[in-house]
Amino acid sequence: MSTKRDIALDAIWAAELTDDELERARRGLSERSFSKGSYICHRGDRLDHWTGVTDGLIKISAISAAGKAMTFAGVTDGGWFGEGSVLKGERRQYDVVAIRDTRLAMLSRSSFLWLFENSTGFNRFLVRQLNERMGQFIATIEYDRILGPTARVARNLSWFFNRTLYPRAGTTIEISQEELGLLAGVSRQVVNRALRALEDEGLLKAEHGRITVVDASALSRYDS
DNA sequence: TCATTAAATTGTT
DNA sequence: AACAATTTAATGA
Repeated sequence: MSTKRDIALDAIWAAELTDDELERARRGLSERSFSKGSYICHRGDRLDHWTGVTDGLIKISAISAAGKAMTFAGVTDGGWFGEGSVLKGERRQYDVVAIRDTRLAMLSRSSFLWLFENSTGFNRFLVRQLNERMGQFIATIEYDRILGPTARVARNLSWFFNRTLYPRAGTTIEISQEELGLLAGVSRQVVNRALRALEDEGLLKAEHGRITVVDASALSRYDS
């Protein structure tokens, strides 16, 4: 980095802030890097930062009492998460793990709360984000029951190309078939077959450790 | 830069 | 779940 990049200006919620609000946000921001496989936080941690993915990929997951791993969501470039724990001053309810090398931007709790109290632009962003995620979770519950495994994989993949949630993400995502399986709630074998099927239909290109999406909207509508 | 080796990921049963 | 094949990343000449 030749000139220090302005994390605040890069953040997707910055667009609607006033100069004054932006300056306030800038003071509460810091940056951290995590290597692939490392925990960003554990369930039960009291981590008082609102967190955004500058570059990379993380998953929000938990381990069931039976010891079974479960992934709820992935977050990639430009996505922000953890407002629930920060708002309520609660301990984190899930593990957050870096799926690949990741750089995170972190906004301190006090700055977050200040923006929450004072900035209408910031609140507009929060409502939009919460609404978008809610829609996604509802859709997930719905299609978990009615769609076949290929469609589940397709729709879970399309998450990462949601422009509202991840405006800065590109068309390729670095994720293994195993991780995608955890996310979609299917076995690795099923992911493998699904990816081949989707590739045959020309919706994506599967390489190893990497998937390039050709037609994201078709993936999000996929059913059969 | 190239060859060798280890590790990760994929493909198949 | 286990195994083999393939690709990448790391190492050292």
